[in-house]
Amino acid sequence: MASYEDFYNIVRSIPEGRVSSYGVIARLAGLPGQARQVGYALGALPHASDVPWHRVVNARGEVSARKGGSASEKIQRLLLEHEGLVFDEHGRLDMVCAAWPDIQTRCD
DNA sequence: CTAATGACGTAGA
DNA sequence: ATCTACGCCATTA
Repeated sequence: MASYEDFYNIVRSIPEGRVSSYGVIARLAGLPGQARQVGYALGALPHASDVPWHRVVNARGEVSARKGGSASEKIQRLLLEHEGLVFDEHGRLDMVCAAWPDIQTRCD
């Protein structure tokens, strides 16, 4: 039976400067279609966790909006930009090159 | 026990 | 490309 730890371990394997999506994490954890649980799991992370939760965005390549407009959204974007990622004018990332695992090589 | 909710995704219009 | 509707299911009310 899968647990939050499974999600956390996968997220921990995302390289710096790369991102993945909730749906992908769920699939890698063997629970396709349960993307919401991934977000739920990340939201339950303690503040001092070693899990790079900020490297998980939605399938559109944007930082998902929290319910109460939490400050973690801004934090997430700042952390990602700090890792070299660039958001376009729509607040989205280039998922073809930034997504992990690699979908397509040739982003150079 | 049932109903609503949500860091999501996909299909169809 | 954007928008809506629906499926998903653990957690909460």
